[in-house]
This record gives sequence, structure tokens and C-alpha cells, in this order.
Amino acid sequence: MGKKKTTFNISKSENFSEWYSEILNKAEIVDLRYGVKGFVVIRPWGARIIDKMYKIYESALRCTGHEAAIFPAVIPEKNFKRESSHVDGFAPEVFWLDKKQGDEKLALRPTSETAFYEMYNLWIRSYRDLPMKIYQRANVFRNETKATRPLIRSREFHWIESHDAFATKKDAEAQVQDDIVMTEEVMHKIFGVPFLPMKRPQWDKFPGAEYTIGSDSILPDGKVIQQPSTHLISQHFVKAFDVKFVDEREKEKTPWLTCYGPCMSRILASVISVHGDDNGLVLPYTISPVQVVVVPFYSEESKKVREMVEKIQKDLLGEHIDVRVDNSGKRPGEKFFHWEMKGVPFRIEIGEKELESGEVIVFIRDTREKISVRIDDLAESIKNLGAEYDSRLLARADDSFKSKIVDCKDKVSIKKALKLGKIVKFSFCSVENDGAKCAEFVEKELEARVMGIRADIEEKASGKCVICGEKSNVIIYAGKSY
RNA sequence: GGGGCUGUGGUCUAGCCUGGUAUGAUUUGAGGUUUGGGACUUCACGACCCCGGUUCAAAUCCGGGCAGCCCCA
Repeated sequence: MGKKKTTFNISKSENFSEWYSEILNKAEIVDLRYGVKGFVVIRPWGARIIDKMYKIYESALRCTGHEAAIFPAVIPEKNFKRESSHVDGFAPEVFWLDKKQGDEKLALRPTSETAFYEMYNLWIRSYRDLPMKIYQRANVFRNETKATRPLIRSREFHWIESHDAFATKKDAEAQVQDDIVMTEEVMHKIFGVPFLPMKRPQWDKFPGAEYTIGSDSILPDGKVIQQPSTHLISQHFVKAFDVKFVDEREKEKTPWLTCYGPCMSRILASVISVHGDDNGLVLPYTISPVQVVVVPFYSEESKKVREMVEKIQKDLLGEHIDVRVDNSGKRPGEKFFHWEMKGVPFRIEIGEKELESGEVIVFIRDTREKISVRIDDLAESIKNLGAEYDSRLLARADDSFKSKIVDCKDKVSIKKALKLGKIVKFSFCSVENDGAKCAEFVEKELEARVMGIRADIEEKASGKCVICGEKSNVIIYAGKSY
């Protein structure tokens, strides 16, 4: 018997913040010791998860007609300044390079609209060029003035930004809807992160957009975290970059632009927080860098076990299952704890006993059950178990998410619900600019952020605005926020 | 943006109040015994965040900086 140790100093339910810091370190997701505020080193385990998420997202984008490009990380000041609300929105957070080009300042991209549109001005000439749908995998830089939190709010983050151009507003709006569908299909269905698509109030849209739809998820401490957002870019922006095309009737027109920005580092924060438990990470089968770890029990004449382990490894790899054999000299118990911390969905235990019976023990990370599986059709079984595993994580996350959304009728119940870490929904006067005053009240007095109105369903308001008492026109959602 | 806490081998930690030889564990490397839920053992390597001040003497006291964490906006 070894010494009794607890995996974590603090449990997830007791103190989420500390649990989060600890799991990032113990599961070797990031290293915080780089020493520059808001910048973290993403370690191999974290990088591999992010890479898997990137690949899934990119393949979804290609399936919907997007092409990849790679744009410079540097944006000249004159491009950056072309659209005034965009400048106003981002300028305070821009990292300017010390090295100039002539007299011109150079910015490290906080986002790449002003890089893409510079080229769209050249690339888009005719309606035949449309739609133009291009994305890039990129890191972007924003000098956050608020408190930074690893992966949740950093000064550098890793995302995909897709910049699409269409001949008509109708097409562009359809793209915005498609973006929401993609968030649903990828982030929710595959990564298991539930969210609400929220149309942002006018005062909270992307700088330079006509409107913005964000995907709001929630962390276990009850704080709302914005996940991918999609924007219908204003015509003002297009004109600033003089992007235009000739239509079928030889008439000059301005295209309609959209952009979509799923942030892998931030989604990873949600994945860790939503699924993880007091034994470490719990990674969805689909995005776990190692899907199956094999822990062999070798005895003196273990040649047969060795051969069987090699065969299993080959079989699983042949079926495109990411498998790793733990041949380190550590004792089995230590290996078990290690791979549980890393969030590997399945562990296969195999030794002499298993050779005789023809069945291996499969340990399942989320439920911590052990089951017996026949060696003959192991790959098949793992695939089935993997699918079940992911749908189990999804269902659990959904249940928890649903329970966190509360209908409120008055300020007192809103306050109470927020204190319990819930998202509140209530009747509200307006999400146009005339509602800004009530939103300010929500921020100041109720200490919550107005998320907006549902973008996926229509919710009819009735009665009065809970804040000002005037006629209500919308149902809004609000929550504590990062 | 405001407030609080903290910074000691790779990691965790004692020492700090009351200035004087830096504690323990773990990790890492080498060796031996081990291996079905965090093994044991021997040896070795390894640290006071940075800059300044006070002092015969600073991990310790003072000032500033940087970084991390927590709470609030």
C-alpha cells in the first residue's frame, strides 16, 4: 500500500478558481512561469488537444466552402484606422511594434478584419468571385486591461477567424446563421460545451459590425464565458476599405461581409472546466490526444503479454484510434493516477490473466467503472464505447447547463439567482440604444452583464421591463461575467 | 480599474514577527530490491523573484518594480 494522497488540494465544487489553476498545472496543459502577464506557454498535452480541436473545426469550415489562408501578424496603422468604430473599439488594447515602417506605426493584430479586407479590395472584382469564404488559424494579441486568467482571458489567444464576403445581405445573414449551426455542431455536439446563441445589444456589438451574435457558455463558478461570436459587418466597414464588385448587370455593388471567430484556447478552458472532476481532466473521446492507454502487467515470462500488447496497439492504430502503451518503469497505480489526471477516456489493463480469458479490463474515465471486453473485437468495442462516452459527457453537461438558466420576475429574484451562479432571463425594455440605461443598472446594481436576446428562437416578452417598469419588448439573459 | 494575499532547489514547503550556518518532502540522475491502484532503499545534483535602501551582517526590515493567486468592479 502506498501513501494516501489526494489528487487535488481543493475540489472543483468547493473552489472552482483554485481547482482550475491546479488542474492546468497538474494535467500539464499550460505553464504559467513564462513571466509575461497574460501570456502562457501551452504545453504539449494542451497543444495536442488544441490541435485536435483546430482540425475538427477546420474540416467543418472546409465542408462549408471555406478556404484556408495565412495572413501577416502585423497590420499597418493606416489599414487599422480605416473604420472609425473599429479603431475606437480596439485601439486601447493594441500592441504597437517599436519598429516602424518609415513613419508608419505597425500593430500586432488584435483581429484581422483590416488585414483581410485590404486584400478583399484587390481580390473581389466580380459577382463571380463571391461568395469568398476564407479563414485562418492565428494567434491574436490584445493588451487586456482587466485581470487575465490563463486560457480564459489572455493577452494572446489562439483562434480561427473566418472572413466571408457575399453578394447580398440575405446571403450574409444566412452565413451568420450557418456560423451558429457550426458552433452547435462542433463546440456543443463534439466538444460537449453547451451554450446559448445570443444576439448582443446594440451597445455591445463588435466594433464595426451591424450586429453580433455571441455564444455564451458558463463555467462552474457561475460566470458566463463568451465563446465563438459571429458578426454581420456593417456596410460602413466595407466602404472604408472600398471593397466592391460588379454584378450580373454590370452594376457596381458593395458586398456584405461576415466574420466568425472560434477561439480554441478559450474553448479548451470550457472543455476542462465543464467535464473535469476531482481526479483531473475528463476529455471527450474525440479530442483526447490519447484515446486509449494500455497498461500492461508484465511478469517474468511476459513475452506473450508483450506480443499481445503490440498486437492490440497495432489493431487500434489501424482503426485510427490514438493509443499509447505505458511502458514506463512506474508501478501500475502510479500510471493509473497519471492517465486519469490527463483525462484519457479509456485504460486497458492486460496481463497473464487477460491472455487466458481473452478479455481485457477497460477502465472508463468518467464513470470510473471497469468492464471486461473481448480482445478479438477490441477496436470495434472501443469505438462504440467512445461514442457512448462522448454522448454521456454531452448529456451531463447539458443537464447542468439547463439547470443554470432561471426565469426571473423581479430584481430580488435576479440577485438571488445570480448569487447562486445562474444565468437569469427576464423581461426588458429594449436592446436598442434606448435600453442602455437599464443595462447600466444591471451592470452596476445587479453586478451582471446583459448577454442579449436569443438568436436561435423567438421569445415573446410580456408585461413590464423588470428594471425600469416601462413596457417590455424583449426577453434578455444576463449573468456574472469574466 | 480597485482591494487583499503571495513570491525560498523542477514542484510543494519550514524559516520571516524578534536580521547572523536555509527545514522537510517530492522530483530529477545513478545503483539495488520491486511491479494487478500513488513501493522501498543508498548515493548525488539542486533554491531565498528583480533593483535599490538600512545594517558589521538581509530570505527576514524599508521603498520601488515584475509576476502569480483571490475577491470586487
